Amino acid sequence: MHVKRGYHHGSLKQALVEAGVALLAEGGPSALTLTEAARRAGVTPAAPYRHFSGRDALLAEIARQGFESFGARIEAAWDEGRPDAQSAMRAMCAAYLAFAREETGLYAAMFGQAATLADPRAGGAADHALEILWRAVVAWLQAAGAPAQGARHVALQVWALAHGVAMLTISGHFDAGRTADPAAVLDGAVAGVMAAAAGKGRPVS
Amino acid sequence: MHVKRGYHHGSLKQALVEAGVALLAEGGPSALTLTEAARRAGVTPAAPYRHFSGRDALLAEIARQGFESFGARIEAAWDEGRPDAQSAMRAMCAAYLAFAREETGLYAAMFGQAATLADPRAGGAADHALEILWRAVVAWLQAAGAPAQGARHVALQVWALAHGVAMLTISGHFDAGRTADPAAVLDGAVAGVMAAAAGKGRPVS
DNA sequence: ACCTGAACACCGTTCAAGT
DNA sequence: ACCTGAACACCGTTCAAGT
Repeated sequence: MHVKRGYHHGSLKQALVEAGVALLAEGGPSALTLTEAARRAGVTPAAPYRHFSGRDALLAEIARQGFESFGARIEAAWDEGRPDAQSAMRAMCAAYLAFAREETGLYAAMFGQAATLADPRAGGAADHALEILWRAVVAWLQAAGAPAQGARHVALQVWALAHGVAMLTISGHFDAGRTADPAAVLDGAVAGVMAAAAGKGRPVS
Repeated sequence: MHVKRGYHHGSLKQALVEAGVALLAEGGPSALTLTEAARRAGVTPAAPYRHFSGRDALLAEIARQGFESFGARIEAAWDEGRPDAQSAMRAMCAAYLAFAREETGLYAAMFGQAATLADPRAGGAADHALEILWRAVVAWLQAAGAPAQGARHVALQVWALAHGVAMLTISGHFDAGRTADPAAVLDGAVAGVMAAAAGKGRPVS
């Protein structure tokens, strides 16, 4: 195994990304330090600059890969609308929150301001994740016999909802005395938004 | 005016807070540095430690004051439900987004993880802001002739929605190609959530 | 081509010392 | 009681130099 995988034998870039993800998981965004990532990869603090233009570039690459695995996860949860659009939507929302809670630091880094600005490719990966959400909304509306017109707008509403719940949970604003179950808040609100979009009455009971 | 107001004549604590707010406005959370705040207040880097236990404590005090002015602003926009609950709710949502967009750095600091953990008083100020939202939801439901039961849950939904739209706008995820009007997304979603909570049909057209 | 060594500016924090 | 001066560890970044 020491053929071409020694930390600084051709894979330093990815080694830095993985070290960075671990740092985010351990101590949040402020713990992501270029120097410490280099230390964990077994190189000096100057070495990363051969692969990244700076700290923000590393963060952007981490965000890009984060959006990829995030997109894959919610896509799997949606499972092409099986067994039915409403259950699949609930499963996707649950997967969304689960990702944010399991990979707190990574999620925060993905949605921090710096990431998408530093590298357009990170924005592209985010676009792809949003598109999965959009397809789910379209399928939901079709299953409800409603016109899929305006689905993009509804997808943004669902996204804002999921992101808001995720961020308030992460930042601790949902725990401090307010003892609300984040998943229940999200479920209820998504049901309301979707019902309104479908032009139906009360949310699915 | 040089009686007791010289920067380091009894008001250093508030001077540091104000310098910090300015730094947040100019360069975001990462620009909020204890050293630079001290420099602007005309004291050495060690001076702040007589008033704050560290950087996070300054951030928490800034967040606390931020939640106070934030709460005052959305309360004024709600204006006790005048001229009617629906318009007042829309005005409150608009004020919410306006605050987040005008005081981007401050808003991000208020909802960052560190702030509320470092000082429970910041959490208390956040509670007060949420309570205004809650009262608005209750009034909205009453005006719609619906039972106000479960209003707390609905208030959390509206909060998550507003926060999600605000954060996605701030982080640039709503601009990158997605050209969505944040206010329109929020308005539509809130209308949907409220209509569902009131047990009504389509959202207010 | 990729990495080291040394250096600089900057920040958070501590502590002894001043007034 | 409140602040300065000096110090330490740490980080981002640059650059000349090694292999």
